[in-house]
Amino acid sequence: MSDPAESPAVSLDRPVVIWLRDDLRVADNPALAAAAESGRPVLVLYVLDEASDGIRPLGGAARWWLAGSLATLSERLARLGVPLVLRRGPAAEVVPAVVAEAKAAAVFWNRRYGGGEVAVDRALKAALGAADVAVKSFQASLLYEPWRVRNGEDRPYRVFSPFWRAARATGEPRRPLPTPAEINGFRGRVASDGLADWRLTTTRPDWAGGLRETWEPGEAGAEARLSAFLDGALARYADDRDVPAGTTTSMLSPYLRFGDISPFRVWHAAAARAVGGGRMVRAVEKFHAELGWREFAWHLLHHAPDLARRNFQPRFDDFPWGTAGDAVEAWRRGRTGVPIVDAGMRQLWTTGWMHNRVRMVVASFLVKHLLVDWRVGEAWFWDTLVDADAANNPASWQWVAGTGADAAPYVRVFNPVLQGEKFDADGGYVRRWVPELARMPDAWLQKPWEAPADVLATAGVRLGRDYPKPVIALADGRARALAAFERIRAAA
DNA sequence: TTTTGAGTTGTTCGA
DNA sequence: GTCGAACAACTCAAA
Repeated sequence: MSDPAESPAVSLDRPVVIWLRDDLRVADNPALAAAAESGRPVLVLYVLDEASDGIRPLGGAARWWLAGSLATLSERLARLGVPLVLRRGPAAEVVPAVVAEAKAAAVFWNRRYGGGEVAVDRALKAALGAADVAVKSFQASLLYEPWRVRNGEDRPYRVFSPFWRAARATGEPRRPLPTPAEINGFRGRVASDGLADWRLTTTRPDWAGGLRETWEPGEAGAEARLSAFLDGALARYADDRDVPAGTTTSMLSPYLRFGDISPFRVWHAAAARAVGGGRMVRAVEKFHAELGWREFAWHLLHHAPDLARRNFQPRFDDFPWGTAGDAVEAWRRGRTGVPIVDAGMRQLWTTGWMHNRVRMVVASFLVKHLLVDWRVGEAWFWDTLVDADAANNPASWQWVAGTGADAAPYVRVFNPVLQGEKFDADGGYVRRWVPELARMPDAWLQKPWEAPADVLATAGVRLGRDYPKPVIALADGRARALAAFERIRAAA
């Protein structure tokens, strides 16, 4: 790794800075592995950048995750004898400052793909290069680089299935790298903030109790979750992943979001289980495809950097969406009167996470039935999800809204009653998160407003008092959404 | 180059 | 209650 043109005596003394971002791990970390191999003293830097243009400040739940992830990373690095330096400010200032303080010869990082992040990294690479600091970047966060997957017309894909076929055709993702057994840790002095000084978690209202019960951020937590998934739900994944009650999904999303675990590690760990009968092969294929959706979102963001702000399909720019109102607040709080929607929104508020199937249902309800701008919902998810990232959150919202990358027509409106009856057939999910409906019989659980008076009375439910009446009649909401789309289409 | 048909994380309707 | 067809509008790749 060392440059033969340099004098070894000089170069090997000078440290290399590993600038970690969304790759908060020691395992399968190409930048760190390359630094370890170089023999130089290694210093790891994390910058809390809330000041650079085009970089979105983290939401509340994500800040909580980051705090946990950094704490465990710091311990893990300490055991390897490598210091973790925490600094706050715009990366364009902070990174060169740390390089100067450490008298570093090089900066290594793993690539980012968001518009603002790419611009920051590119400018830094130029500035550091001009100051004779070597910069090397690596592929770590995506299985497939966005510029390598293009369609027959040399354009990025706009539909998942052909995208994924083409991505897979470029080859198998590389194997994860071994964790460096030994690293020459930097022993000099460089100033660091204390993690607690950043106040990533709030204690005044301590809203993180449900998060602490649900999650263990960091590499060890990620490996535990991965093993549990591979040994458990994976076998039933192809059939049961849409069932929101119980644990049928991997719940690896926040770990992948912050890079507590590498997608290459997850990919190959799952692939190793694709043995024996066709069922496991099918399950692994399905799970790999879900990793593929994550890739697809990042590729979309890479080609459309304003994905969180602008409709991917500009023809929706004049769509008559609302942005506020009592119904929006009811949606946020899980008080819409539609059980599957409320269950999802309460799971989100409590645990920082929501089952994928239910995300589609609550998003469709907000955007279609309530005719609210998808950006309103996207912003709420950004603040409350532990796994929200700059690509998947807006891409998924746009997908549901019909404004995004999808071949399906806008008029696909999820029916929350049908979705509830289909995927939460035994009502386990609704009863868990909407306990005031726990005694409702299955036949009416997903649509209490249609239940006969005696059924409600027996279940102890007074609509409008114990549980809200629906904020909108579903048929009316659907009709209004279709009519609004019809106007757009006529205008185009 | 143009055309065609498969595909699309869905819903409703009617037999 | 279940099932197939109709609905819808767009992308993409094969013909």
